[in-house]
Amino acid sequence: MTQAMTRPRSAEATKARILGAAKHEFARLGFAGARVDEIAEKAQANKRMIYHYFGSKEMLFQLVLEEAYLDIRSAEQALKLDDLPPLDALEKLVTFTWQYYLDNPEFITLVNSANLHRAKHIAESTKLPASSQKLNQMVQDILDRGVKDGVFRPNVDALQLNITIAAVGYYYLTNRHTGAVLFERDYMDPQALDERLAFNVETILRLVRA
Amino acid sequence: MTQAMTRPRSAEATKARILGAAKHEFARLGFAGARVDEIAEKAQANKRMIYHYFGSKEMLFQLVLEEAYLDIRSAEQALKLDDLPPLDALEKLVTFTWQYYLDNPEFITLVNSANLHRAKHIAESTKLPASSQKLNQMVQDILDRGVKDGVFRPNVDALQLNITIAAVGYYYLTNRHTGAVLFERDYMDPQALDERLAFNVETILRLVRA
DNA sequence: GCAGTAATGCACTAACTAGTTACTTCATGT
DNA sequence: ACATGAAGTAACTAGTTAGTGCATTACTGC
Repeated sequence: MTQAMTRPRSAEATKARILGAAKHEFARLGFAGARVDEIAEKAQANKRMIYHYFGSKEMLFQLVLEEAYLDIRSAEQALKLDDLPPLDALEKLVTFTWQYYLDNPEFITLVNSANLHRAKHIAESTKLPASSQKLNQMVQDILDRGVKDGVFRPNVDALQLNITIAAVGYYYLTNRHTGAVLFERDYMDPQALDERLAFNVETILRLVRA
Repeated sequence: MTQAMTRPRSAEATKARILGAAKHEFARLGFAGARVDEIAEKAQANKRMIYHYFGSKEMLFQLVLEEAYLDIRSAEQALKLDDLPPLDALEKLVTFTWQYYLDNPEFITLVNSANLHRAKHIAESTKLPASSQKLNQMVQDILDRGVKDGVFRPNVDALQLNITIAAVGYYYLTNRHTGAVLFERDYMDPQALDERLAFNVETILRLVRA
C-alpha cells in the first residue's frame, strides 16, 4: 500500500489494522471467500506483513475468531448480573445478547464460518473453554438465586438455557436474508427488531418461571 | 469421467447426480469453498455437463437451494397437523423440525451459505415465499385452534413462533462444533440430543400455553 | 552518527479454478 | 441402415490466489 504521508512504523498498529480488516473480510465472505490481498489492502498494509505477523491465512482466521469470542465473553462478564434480582438479570442477559449481535454483525458470520470448518480453528484454544465456563457459571448462579427466591422453577439446565438465549436471537439475525425472501418481511425494520426482542424475553422468562 | 461399464445415457439421471453432488459439496464447503471440478467428479459426470445443464456455479447453487427449501416445506405439509389436538400438533412440529435437521445436515449449512450471500440466490424465487406462507398458515391454524380450546394464550405471533421453533433446534446443531470446544461437551451424543429435543419442546409449549 | 534489527514493499511463482472450445459417442425415429 | 441431435469427453485458457525471496527503509540502543 503506497501512502502519501509516511506512517510511523508500529508493529502493534499494523497487526491491529490487519486483524480488523481480516475480521471484516472473513465475516463478509467466509474463510474461503475472503482474499488475503483484499485484507492487506483494506488494512493499508502489505500482504507480506500478514505472513510476517500471522504466518498463514488459517492462523489469521484463528486469531480473528479467538478475539471475537473473547470480546463477547468479556462483555458478558462486565454486565454484573449478580447485583440484580434473578428475573431482571436474565432479562438483561437476553437483551444484552441480542444487542451484542446487532452491534457486532461480524460475530455471527464468523461463528458460522468457524462451524462450517468444524471448529478446527479454535480447537486448540484453552482460553475459550475457560471463559465460556464462566458464562455458564454466571447463568447457573442466576438460576440458583431464582430457585431460592421461588421465582424460577428448579432443574432448568444452565447450558441448555444459555444455548437457547443465544439461539432465539442468533437464528433470527443470521437467517434474516433468507427469512426476508421466504416470509416477505423486513427483518431489520426497527419495529420488527423490537418485537423480536420482546418475544425472545418472553420466551426465556416463561421457560424458567415457577 | 471414465467409466469401466458404459452407463446408459440419461439427461435426467445426470442432472440428478450433479444436483446431489452439488448439494453435498456446497453444504460441506460453502459456495466459495466448493469446487466445480470436485462436484463433477463426485457426480461421475464431466464438468462440461454442469455448464450444459446449469449454466454456472451460481445457477447450480440456486437450484440446490430451492430444492432444499422445497423439500422441507413439503415434508412439513405432509405432517397433517390439522388432525391433531393443538398441543400435540405443536409438539409434533417441534420434533419433526429437529429430526429433519438431524436427517438432513446439508440443509443447515446450505441455508447458512445462502445467508452469507444475503439470499441473492433465492431472491428471484416465487415458489419459496408461496410454500413458506403455507407453513405460516399451518402454525396460525394450530394457534387459533389452541386459543379456541383454551389451551393456548391469545396473541402469540405465528411467524415469531415459527422462527423460534426453528431457532432452538437450528442453533444447537449449526454451532455444535464450536459449542463442543467452548463447553467441552459432545453435542451429538444420543442422550444429549434427546435432552435438547425435550428442552426445545418444553420451551415452545411454555411459550404458548395459557 | 552508526550498526543492527524490525518493518515494509515489490515482484514473482506454482498451483488452482471457473468457464470454454472443439471434438467424439451414442440412442432413436424413419 | 443411417442421419441427426443430444449426451458426453479431454484438453485448454485466462485470470486468480496463497504464499515467498529479496531488497529497502526506518527506528533504537549505543
